[in-house]
Amino acid sequence: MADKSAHKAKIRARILDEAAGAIRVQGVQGVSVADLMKRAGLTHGGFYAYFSSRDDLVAQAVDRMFEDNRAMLSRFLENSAPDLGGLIDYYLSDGAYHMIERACPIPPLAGEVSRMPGAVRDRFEQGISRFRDALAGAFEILGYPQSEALASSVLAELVGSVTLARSMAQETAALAYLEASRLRLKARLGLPG
Amino acid sequence: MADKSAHKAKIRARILDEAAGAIRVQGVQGVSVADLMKRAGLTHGGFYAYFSSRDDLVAQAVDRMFEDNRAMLSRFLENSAPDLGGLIDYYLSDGAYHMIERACPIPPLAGEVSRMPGAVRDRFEQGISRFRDALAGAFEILGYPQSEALASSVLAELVGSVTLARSMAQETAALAYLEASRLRLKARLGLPG
DNA sequence: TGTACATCAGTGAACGCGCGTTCACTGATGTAC
DNA sequence: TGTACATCAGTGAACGCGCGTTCACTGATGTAC
Repeated sequence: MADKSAHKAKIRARILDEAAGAIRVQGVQGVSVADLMKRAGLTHGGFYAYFSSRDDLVAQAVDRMFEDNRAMLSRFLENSAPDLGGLIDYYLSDGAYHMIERACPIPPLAGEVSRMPGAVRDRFEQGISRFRDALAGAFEILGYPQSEALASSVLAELVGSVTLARSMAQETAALAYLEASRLRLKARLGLPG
Repeated sequence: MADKSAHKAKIRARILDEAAGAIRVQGVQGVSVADLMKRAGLTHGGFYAYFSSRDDLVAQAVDRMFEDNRAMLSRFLENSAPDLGGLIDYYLSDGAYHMIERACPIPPLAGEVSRMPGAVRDRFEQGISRFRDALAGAFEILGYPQSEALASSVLAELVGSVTLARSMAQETAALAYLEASRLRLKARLGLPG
């Protein structure tokens, strides 16, 4: 009995994991229930033993993605000497550009989420707020003035750069864009290149 | 005869116009051929007398959207005294936030375009490049150093701010975000509030 | 230990629906005489 | 001017397909005696 419910929780986590990755890469509309279950090694009919609907899955997958983000943020910011330069280097790196399925969900999904109602949108806004608050806290600790407005501005530039780079057809142009943004942003904040 | 082809060109322009508006609001995947033809006052079957496929329409609609952008840019930048402050005020205004169907196509569509192949992606990249070049030209005229890198940075912040604001559930929070970005960006460029 | 039964995770066929696309057709308009 | 015909923009039924969702069923596992 306990075995069974532990097993079920494990499978459920695997489905959510796959969804969180696949949705970042292919978009909310680009992932079908059947595709997803296949990725998790199951057939599509079993899906409804785990989630009440596709929308339910999407909402929970968004939460899952922002948990990854929270972990990323605390890796760089959550101590008395926040590493803003490290965060910027990582967020705008070639690695993050390529590894969409584990990178920040905001650039690939914000446009689509704008068109979605209710639950998903609320969760997305929460994720954005947490990101901004984490940045603002770091700016505060480091003594930057107007830490909140600065956090909004920096978040916008991070998200905008990755969004633009990923929409470009030429990868070399995209990577050059990211690199230019990375240097500019660090210069603006007085951080070493 | 001449009447007929003029008529056809007019209808075709109307379909493209409707598509350029509807796709910005509902996304590429959110607009069906039948919806679109209904908006243009026609039935769906007639569509293929104007476009060879839905993909063909989408590619041309993207061009159409960036023509609107070009007009917007030349309104603010295309003379010997570029009005950068005016452009920023407009791009981050409540009006542009609400009037998605006539505003810049980059925030609502960049994410989706990242997942599309070929023709659409190339056209999108061209549109982005023109935007960045227009900004860089203005910075050059106004004597800012590193005008190209600065243009990339400012474009990213503009696009990022609108993208983030539109994905928020609360309109008041969204408008506050835009206003904060607007002020920050102008301060950063040394422009009057 | 061995047998009979209950549970339930997972299967896969089937549904109703909306989509992009095709195509035979209609009916208004312009041309020929 | 009036009649017969050709053209062609636009119609709407039909197609094949993939989707989200439902559901009767299977078969492995755990429990009862």
